[in-house]
Amino acid sequence: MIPTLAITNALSDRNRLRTFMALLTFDELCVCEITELLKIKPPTTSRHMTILSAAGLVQGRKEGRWVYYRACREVNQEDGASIIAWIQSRLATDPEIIADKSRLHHIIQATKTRKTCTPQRSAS
Amino acid sequence: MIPTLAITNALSDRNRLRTFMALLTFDELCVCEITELLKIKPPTTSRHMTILSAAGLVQGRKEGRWVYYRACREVNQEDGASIIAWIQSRLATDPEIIADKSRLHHIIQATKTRKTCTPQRSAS
DNA sequence: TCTATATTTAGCCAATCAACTAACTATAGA
DNA sequence: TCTATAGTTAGTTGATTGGCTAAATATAGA
Repeated sequence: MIPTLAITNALSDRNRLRTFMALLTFDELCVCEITELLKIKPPTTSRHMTILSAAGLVQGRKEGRWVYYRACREVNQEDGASIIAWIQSRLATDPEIIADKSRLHHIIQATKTRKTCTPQRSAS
Repeated sequence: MIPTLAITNALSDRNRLRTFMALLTFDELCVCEITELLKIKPPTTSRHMTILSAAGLVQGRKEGRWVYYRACREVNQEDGASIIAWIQSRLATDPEIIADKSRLHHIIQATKTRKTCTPQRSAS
């Protein structure tokens, strides 16, 4: 039961839900991009990612000074039932999520221009 | 986004998750039965049910002094994706949920014997 | 080696929350 | 009408949590 609670808990905060949705849309995001998206301070972002990671919802990798996170798409699928499918079906058309997606395009462009934290990336 | 957060929030408490699972198994339960299952005081049960109800996960009906709750099975289904299916696929075999189910059979029998809060009821 | 930068860890704070008790409201029965 | 019972509301308490700042750690570059 604890693992299920860890997931529901992780997804019961507005910023963490926005982060997870962003990661379902974009292949991979850097902590600094998530920080800029959410408009919070880096330590807070770090803490949120720790919670999502501990719940098995995301996975991070370090590259130099930068840490990039991806959504884990398989582990949350049980017998065809998926919390990801449920979340996306509910939030894909949410105004705030759509705005986030738009802003992230610009954030990503900006990081490319500055030539910082520029891993291979793609968006669906 | 608020309605989704209301659901994830509602399901991020252990006792509320147990309650929801119990209601997915048994057609309808009385507040006093849920209270006995969770081994908490009635005011706490009342508050939990208010949260689940506000999230649209359960629905209550009053009959005399007694309040009975049912799980809402349709409203949480979006384009075939269902949080109910996800929850059940993860928790159907959880030891604590199984123990709850067993205890509830006895609790229901006991309420029948005492001839209190005895609505029509069935279990899957 | 020193400086700059990104992220994490530690600690603090205000807000929130699950538990409780006490009181209240609603209902049933004598 | 009074008493008993079930559930809700109000208030309190200790624990938890999301935000922050400061400090620590890791990495890159000069």
